[in-house]
Amino acid sequence: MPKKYAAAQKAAVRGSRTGRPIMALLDLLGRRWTLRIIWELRDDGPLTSRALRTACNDASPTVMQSRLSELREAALVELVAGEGYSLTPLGRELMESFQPLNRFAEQWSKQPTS
Amino acid sequence: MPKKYAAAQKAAVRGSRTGRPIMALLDLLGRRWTLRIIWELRDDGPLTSRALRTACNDASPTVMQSRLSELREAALVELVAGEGYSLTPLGRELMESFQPLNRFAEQWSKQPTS
DNA sequence: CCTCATGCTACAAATAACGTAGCGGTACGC
DNA sequence: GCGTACCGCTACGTTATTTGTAGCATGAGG
Repeated sequence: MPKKYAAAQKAAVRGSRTGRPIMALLDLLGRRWTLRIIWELRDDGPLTSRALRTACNDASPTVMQSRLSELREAALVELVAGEGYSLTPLGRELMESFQPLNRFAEQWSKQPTS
Repeated sequence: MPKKYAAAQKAAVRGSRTGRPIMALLDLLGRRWTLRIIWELRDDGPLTSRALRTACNDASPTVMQSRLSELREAALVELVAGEGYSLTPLGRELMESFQPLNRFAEQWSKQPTS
């Protein structure tokens, strides 16, 4: 049985096997808590891993550490000794890309529910 | 055992229990294949569910249908009879919010791999 | 030494995603 | 009618991921 998912999701996050980096990015960001983590780090300065867990609905430390490792690997998040986790300059640029999302969420929530 | 995750991820996608619609949106978009689906529908006109599955690395029909249902519920995607799935005007606005992401992915992929 | 907080890990149980197969429905050509 | 071939969608058993709880080693400050 081919492990398509495992191969696509676990390996080559940064890889552009398809030649389209956006796929790798979408892959990374599509994992649970990833978007939320980046969002929580948006402007609240460095957060300790535990504070981050609390901010993310008390997500389990297992996934949290997985995501943080992946995000560090991706150079979007860094752990500043004695400070906590924070976005790297690159991660902050990603946040900028998300800026329109907040505005969209507002108008989206006001939409009639189907 | 409290089902924090199930309660947070499954129910109230549109709900603003926290008063922050962005959380509901991040929740929805943080599920597997969701970002990818929206991306694949970006400009390729309507896609049949099977074509969409093919475009998404042959994701299993089970999750695909789940995601499509959620996205339809969220009024981001619609099924046009005889045509296929496509983004709603609202979904297209979301795509616009993602526009900077593509540019970011390009520069991100060129980053030194830690 | 004791307490507290940090980053991080172990492990079993619960949940979600997977792959395969197949359903009912609607066209087609024959 | 009958056979094919699509469509959207579902069942079901297997696999992978997430969850919740507990705990580790380390360091700071009493």
